[in-house]
Amino acid sequence: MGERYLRSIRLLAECMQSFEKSSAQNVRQLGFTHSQFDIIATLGNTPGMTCKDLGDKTLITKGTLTGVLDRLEQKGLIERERGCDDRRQLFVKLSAEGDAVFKEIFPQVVSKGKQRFDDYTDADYDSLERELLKLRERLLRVVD
Amino acid sequence: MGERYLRSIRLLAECMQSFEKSSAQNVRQLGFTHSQFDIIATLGNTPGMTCKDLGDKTLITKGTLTGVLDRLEQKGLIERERGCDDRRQLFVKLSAEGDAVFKEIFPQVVSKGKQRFDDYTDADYDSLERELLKLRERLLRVVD
DNA sequence: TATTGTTATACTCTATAACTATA
DNA sequence: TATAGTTATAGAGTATAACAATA
Repeated sequence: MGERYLRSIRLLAECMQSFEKSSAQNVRQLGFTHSQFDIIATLGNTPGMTCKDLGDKTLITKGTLTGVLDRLEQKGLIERERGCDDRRQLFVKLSAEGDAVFKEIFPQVVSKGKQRFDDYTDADYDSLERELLKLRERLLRVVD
Repeated sequence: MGERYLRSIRLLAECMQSFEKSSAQNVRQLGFTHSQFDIIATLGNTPGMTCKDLGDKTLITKGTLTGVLDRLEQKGLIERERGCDDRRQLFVKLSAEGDAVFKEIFPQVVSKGKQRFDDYTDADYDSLERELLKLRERLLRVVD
């Protein structure tokens, strides 16, 4: 045993964890939970999307999503409107205030993260992205 | 703008998310929450560790950790014993039953994951690990 | 019948702060 | 004073299932 892929996954998890550790602090200080920030970041720079798409992207299940969206709506950061073509769907998008928040806090979280890459060259990014794309292709394949 | 590192981080997140999506289902079916599995996986194949170390590794804060450990102890999967050298510390380790569970469920989650890497060669792993190690080094650097 | 989203429930996680005991 | 872990609290996320409206 001692599956080699486990080492890669563990490395992957450690990278992600380490990045999230600092960004989570950041997000918290700004008064958002991880899920809330996830929604705002996902909606940012988009015309909006249905709850279904939002749930698929963020891995938040529909029952939970309703609650998270409720809190964001209460804060006035998002808007929900019934779809035209399919009246079962809700179209969710950032409100003007939500967009302002996105434009303010997202760069903050981003610039904090950027410090860690200060010595990465284009070639470094190239090779990293190449490997991650290869990996993602495998991971996205449906197995079951 | 359009920070290049964001693309890498997004790729990283997508890989992690995709892996967790399937493993989370798995873990749930086996009757554990993500945090609980995280603890079991972290304690597996170790002689145990202090709450502090466990918290650092899993990113679970100490207040929360107590609750998670309580539930695992209730299920008889872990044991806590007061440290000898420093009597403030608690030493946490898998019980015999916990170890059995670890040895049973971990490979299940693992083998599910392995299917996705079936065409990875040693060279593929080499290059992936090289990039992830380089990345991890940057991410672990203390910035603030 | 199937799908989109809400509601309801029970449990778990989470941050935070005050606390106990050791150091 | 500082550190390791617990307790207490309020809020949020979670899975799950039943439900309404629409397709």
